[in-house]
Amino acid sequence: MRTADDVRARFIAAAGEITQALGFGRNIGHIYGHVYLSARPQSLDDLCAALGISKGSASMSVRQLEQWGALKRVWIRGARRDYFEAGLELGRIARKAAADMAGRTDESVGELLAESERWLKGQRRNTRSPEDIAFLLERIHHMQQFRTRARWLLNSAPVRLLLKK
Amino acid sequence: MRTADDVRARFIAAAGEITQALGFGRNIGHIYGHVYLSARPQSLDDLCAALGISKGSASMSVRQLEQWGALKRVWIRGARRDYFEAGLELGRIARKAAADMAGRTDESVGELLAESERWLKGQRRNTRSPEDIAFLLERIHHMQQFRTRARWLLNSAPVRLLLKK
DNA sequence: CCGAACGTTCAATTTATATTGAACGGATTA
DNA sequence: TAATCCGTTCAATATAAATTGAACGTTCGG
Repeated sequence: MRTADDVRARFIAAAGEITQALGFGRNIGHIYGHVYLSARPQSLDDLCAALGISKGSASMSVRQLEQWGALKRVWIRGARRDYFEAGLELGRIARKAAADMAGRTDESVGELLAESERWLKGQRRNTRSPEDIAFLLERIHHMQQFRTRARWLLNSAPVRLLLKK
Repeated sequence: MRTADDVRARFIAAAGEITQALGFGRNIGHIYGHVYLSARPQSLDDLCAALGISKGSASMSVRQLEQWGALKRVWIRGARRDYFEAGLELGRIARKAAADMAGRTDESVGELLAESERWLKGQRRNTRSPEDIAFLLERIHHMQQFRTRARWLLNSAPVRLLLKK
C-alpha cells in the first residue's frame, strides 16, 4: 500500500465483494465505496470513468442506492449533471437493504399462511386423515408465531437505536 | 385448494421462492419446506422423489441446512439410510443463515480497515495532500464505528431473545 | 427550432451461481 | 471378497442474475 488511492482501491474492491456475496452485484458496492471515499460529489460519468462500468449500470445502481439512502443527489449550481454524495447512516442503509431483500417475498407469505389455516380448519370434520390436518395446522401456527416475533423484533428498541443512526 | 397436499405444495413452492430471492437456490427452500411439513423423518431418496431433484443437490443442500440447525439427522433403528427431520427453532435458524451470509466477507474487512488506518496514520506527516489523508481516516473511523455498533446489536438482549427460540 | 448533453430503459450478452449426474469410496451384508 | 447400498464430490451443464450498450425521450443552450 503506497498511495491513498491504493487505500481507496482496496476498500472499493472489498465493498464490491460484499455486495456481490450479498446478492446485489459488484457495481453496487463499487459505486458506494467510491462515493463514500470521495470528498466531492460524483457524477454518473465520474463513476463510469473511475470504476470502468457502463452508464446504464451506473444509472440503475445509483437509483437502488438512493432508495436505501446510501446515496443522496446534490444539486450543484448551474450544472446539468446529477451529482451524488454518500449517505453516512450506515445502520439505516443496512436496514433498508435488508428490508428490500426480505420484503420481496414477505407479503404473499402472510396471505398464504392465512389461507392455508382457513382451509385446514374447514377440513377438520370431513377428512379421512384428521391427524394429518392437525399436524399441518400445528406447523402453520408455528410459522405464524415466528413471523409475529420477527416483526416485533424489528420494532424493538435496540434495533431501532442502531438503525436510526 | 382441495387436498392437504395442495397446502404442502404451495408452502414448499413459497419456501423455494424465498430462499431463491435470498440467494440460496430454490432447492434449499423446497427441502426445508417439505421436511417441515412431514410428520415422519425423510431420507435423501424421499427428498429426491418428492421434489424431483438430484441426489447430489439433495446431499449438499441437506448439509447446509444441517449447519443452520434447520435439519437434524435422526437415526432409525436398523436403517442404513440417513433420515432428517426439521429443526423448529426458526429464529436461531434465521440467525445462522444470516451469519453465514454476512460472515463470508466480514473477517477480512476488519483487517483491511485496521491496515488502512495504520498506513494512513503513518502518512500524516510526509504527504503532500494531508487533507485527503485526514478525510480517508475520518471515513475509515466512521466505518469502524458502525461495525462496533453492529456487533453490539447482535449481542443485545432482544435479539438474543428472539434468536434463542 | 435545432443540436448537444444527460439520464433512462430494455433486449442482448456476459458473468455468476445453482443444479445435475456420473464416478468414487466407505460401509454393510452375503 | 464380491456385490450392493448410500452418501459425497466435482466437472459439466443449466439456470438465474448482473451488466452492457444502443436507442430513446427530455431538457437546456444557442
